[in-house]
Amino acid sequence: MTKDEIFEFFRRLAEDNPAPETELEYGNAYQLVVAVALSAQATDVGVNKATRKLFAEVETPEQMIALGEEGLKEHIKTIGLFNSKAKNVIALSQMLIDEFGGEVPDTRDALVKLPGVGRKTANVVLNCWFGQETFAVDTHIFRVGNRTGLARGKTPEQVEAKLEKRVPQPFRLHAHHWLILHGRYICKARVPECWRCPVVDLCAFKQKVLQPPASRAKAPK
DNA sequence: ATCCCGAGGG
DNA sequence: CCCTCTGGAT
Repeated sequence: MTKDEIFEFFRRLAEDNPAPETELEYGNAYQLVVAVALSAQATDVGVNKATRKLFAEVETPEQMIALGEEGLKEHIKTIGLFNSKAKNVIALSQMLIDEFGGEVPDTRDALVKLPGVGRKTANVVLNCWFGQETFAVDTHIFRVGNRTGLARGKTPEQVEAKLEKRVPQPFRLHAHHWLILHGRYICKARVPECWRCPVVDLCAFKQKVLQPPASRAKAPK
């Protein structure tokens, strides 16, 4: 995509959704870190279902430690990878207490030291809570970047580096959300809904799906 | 059978 | 680089 096409790409996504937000539910920075750490290989809907009850009881790292690893597992059993996530969230909470005064740090270097927090999760926290112009490349953004030609790369880090270079102002702060929501609801993994895509004419994808698949609804016998 | 706002370990 | 962790939705 050319510079002008990239600008137009985001202009249209912004027009459809002027103030995009995370669909993860949280009440403070700590809960955001936990929610994002829980979201690996899980849907936001599934994570919210579990955290709704969890976050009513747990608002601080101290309260999470009090709940304990087994108690936490009961809350997140319906989410994938719950054993390792429970262990990480407890360890992460303890580290916040011991090394960060119970507060969520505002730098990527510090965030990545937390167990269960990698570059992607750190970028989400920096963007959503601290308002930094980071580009957290998750499965959706990786797919959308590569498909459209906006930002291609073999690894999420490569895609992130290209977004960092190419996404212009005034779109940098919300680019992360526009791309993720676009990937979740239109540029889907299995069948991208190109027939209703607002940027289809700017997209380089060779296998565009320009018509809705025929309905699978069975005809009455 | 495939995918979901990945990270850690080998 | 690869593998493993994992339930729920489609």
